[in-house]
Amino acid sequence: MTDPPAAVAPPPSLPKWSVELEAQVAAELAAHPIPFVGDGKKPVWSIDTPPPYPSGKWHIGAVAGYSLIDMIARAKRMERSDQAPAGFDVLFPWGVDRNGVNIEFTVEKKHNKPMQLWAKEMGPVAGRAAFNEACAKEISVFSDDMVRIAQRVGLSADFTGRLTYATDSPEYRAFSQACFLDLFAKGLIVEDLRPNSYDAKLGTAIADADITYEERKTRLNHVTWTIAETGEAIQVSTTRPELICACRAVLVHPDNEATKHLIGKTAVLPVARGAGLPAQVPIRAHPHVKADFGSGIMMVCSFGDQADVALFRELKLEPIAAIGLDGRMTEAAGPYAGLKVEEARKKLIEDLEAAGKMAGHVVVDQKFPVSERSNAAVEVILLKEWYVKQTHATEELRRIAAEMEFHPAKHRQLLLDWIDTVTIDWPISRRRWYHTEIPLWHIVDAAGAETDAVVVPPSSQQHPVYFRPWQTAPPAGSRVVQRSSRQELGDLAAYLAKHAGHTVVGETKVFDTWMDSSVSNLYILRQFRNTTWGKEHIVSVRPQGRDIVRTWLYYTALKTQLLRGTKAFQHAWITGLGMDKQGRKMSKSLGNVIDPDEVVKKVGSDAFRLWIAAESTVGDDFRINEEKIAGMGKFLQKLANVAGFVGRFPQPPTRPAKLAAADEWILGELDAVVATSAAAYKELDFFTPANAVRSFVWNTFAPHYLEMVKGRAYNGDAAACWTLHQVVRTVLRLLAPVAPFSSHAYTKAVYGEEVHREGFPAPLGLAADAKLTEAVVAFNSDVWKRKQEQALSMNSPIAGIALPAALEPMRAELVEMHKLA
RNA sequence: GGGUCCGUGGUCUAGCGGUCAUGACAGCGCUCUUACAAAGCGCGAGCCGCAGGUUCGAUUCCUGCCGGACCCA
Repeated sequence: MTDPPAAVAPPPSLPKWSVELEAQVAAELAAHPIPFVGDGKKPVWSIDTPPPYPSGKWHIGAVAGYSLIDMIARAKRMERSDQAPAGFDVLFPWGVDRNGVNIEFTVEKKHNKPMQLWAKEMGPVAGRAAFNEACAKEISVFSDDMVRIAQRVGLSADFTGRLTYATDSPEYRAFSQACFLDLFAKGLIVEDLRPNSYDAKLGTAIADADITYEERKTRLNHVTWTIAETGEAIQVSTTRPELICACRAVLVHPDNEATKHLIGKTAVLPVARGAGLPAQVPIRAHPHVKADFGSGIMMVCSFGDQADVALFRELKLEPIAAIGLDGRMTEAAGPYAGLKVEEARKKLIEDLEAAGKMAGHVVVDQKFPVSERSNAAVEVILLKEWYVKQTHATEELRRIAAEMEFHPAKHRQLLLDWIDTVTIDWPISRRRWYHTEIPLWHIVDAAGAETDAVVVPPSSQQHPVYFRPWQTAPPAGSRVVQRSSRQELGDLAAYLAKHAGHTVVGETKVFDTWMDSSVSNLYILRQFRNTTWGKEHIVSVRPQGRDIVRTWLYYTALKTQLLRGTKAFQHAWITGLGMDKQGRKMSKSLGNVIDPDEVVKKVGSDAFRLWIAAESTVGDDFRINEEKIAGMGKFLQKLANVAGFVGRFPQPPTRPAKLAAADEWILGELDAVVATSAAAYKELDFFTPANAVRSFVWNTFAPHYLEMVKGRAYNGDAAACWTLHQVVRTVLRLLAPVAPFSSHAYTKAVYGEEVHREGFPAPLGLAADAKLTEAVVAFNSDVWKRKQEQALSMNSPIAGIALPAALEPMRAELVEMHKLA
């Protein structure tokens, strides 16, 4: 740090730090954002800010997370290192994720009309357009409020410029579609009829990552079947009797003596099923069967769960679609066709009981899959969907996970664990509307049947174009491609001319929202791809919550690997979740939600930021405790008092030639704080500097040094005044990333500087003397204690205290401070 | 059932092989001492989840158990 500016008039003592004052400073800083320049003169540090999904009040834990992300931005701007001698040019975008079923639900509820009904009433195109318009309108209300809170808590992101985006904008959707088309061209997109997790309430396929598991009690039924060859009665145990109609085999364990004799025989179904389906199935041996689960005889149906899916594949069985898209039993269920799944189960149990085919049942605990978005039970059914191929990439992704630096390092395991569970391709199509459209059209033959040819529009990541195939025809220049073989079939116009009667129909499905958000890292850099630095740049840091490692982090790593062949980020910085005071998740139903607005109104955002920095461990869940947050406000008040007090002394323009022993002592301590803080900030660690600075100011500087040199300062001693200012100015800079408002206000008032445009201070080169510090603290405590014991006021003289030899050089200050006689 | 991570005073947190185990918040007592009573000074408070093991020595390493969070089956 250079010497303080000369001849700054001593400022009037600072006003008391208050939330109102902080709000003013916040507005002032928001009005003068620090821009991202992007000219390549400084190295770029880019942050892939999580685009929040606006829905009602912002979760206070998320607000805490964004505050921490802002600390990354501010610290990187101020960092001074060999790598960045003048600091980093920080690319800190602000995005909002606005696609998705969440807002669709809101609109459906508000208009009291499910999505499909819009199409029924207004026609498929007009209805869909009207619904989408309602969604866009509705979501804007929420997203504006988020910007307000974000700025109030000091986010120094770009809220208005070229780095701001919304995932439902034509620009973003076009880019997302272009990435899809790139993957399509590489043969990494497939459309196929496969077993999928299906949410009947939403009417759409969902991905593994959208599923959670819930505990419930369920009835394990022992159903009596007969052996065709011998007439023997056997018991098949199942929790899903309604799926008997979709059974293709009965399995027993090969080593189970009790059932060994059944292998190779044929089992007759206990109930009738749809026409054309055989009334009996083969009995086979398979090690998957648990001999002690129920009767040890298991039926394999399409599809009770993912294990059935694997068995169908392995045993090469032909699936039977038992459950339709409407969540009701299909014709395959014979007499039970048309019933809802639960109704069919109930009816079957009754019928089996009545027919004497229910040999008994037990109640067992079961974890069953539930759709995270709608809470509906997840069914596994056959669906024609689009997929991103991913099973071939797991090894490469593991390598990339090892390459990315994780903060904390332990959370790399979360990603590795998820990669290990990937066994099927990623289903990315959804049968919803307010999402990015899949940018393809199908060729339909003269008879109206879909052919194997798809229409691919012209677009690229460099020049993305937004397509709405449900609404518009493919543009000129579109090409026809054989879906299965990827063979080029030529220009669309020429193709249609050649195939009389063939027409084009737009794909109506849309992307899973993760398909959009998983290119955020590429999107925020897209406009810099032609610059020197932009060509090679990989996003510096992905900050995000621990809960979405398996989704956002994984999908982004996957997409970037598939599209670019590189890692997605240099650093993955993972935060925990904000829990309530008792460590429970915050939810409306528990009534333990804390409103971030209330906290900011009560204690201010600097206090909130100091608290999250100094009292939580990044990566671990943290409990939100308002008392503790308020406690941090005390330090800010302390800081105001210290800065205000020091601010009234003159600022010597240059470092005096001779410093007193006390001055050198505190400056040595300060140097240590500077060094620790700078090193920690570099590693995205805010806990260390927040605590180091706070402890230094509160426990060393203010009670000891400040008290010692008061007399000298009042007498205008240049060395004391210079040292006081050196400490305060340095401390304010070190705190700037964590407490941006107070550090700005005090720096401006006392030094006339813009702290957020300065660098971290360089050490003066004085060694810290821990022993000396200890001696000072011990001596002062001793004197204070004695005065207290002798019932003396602090400013009354005291006699008979010897000065330790180590403190001899500070005799004058200590004698005056304690009035030692 | 399996995996990952975690378990330090009432609460949060530092330490991660070796002096009486950090610091903060809360608590208690005293003090308006001329920057600060949203303050100052002082004081309590912990068998570092439990049980074994390795070691001269373990909060720190290993194993098991218990409890919590997350993931998977």
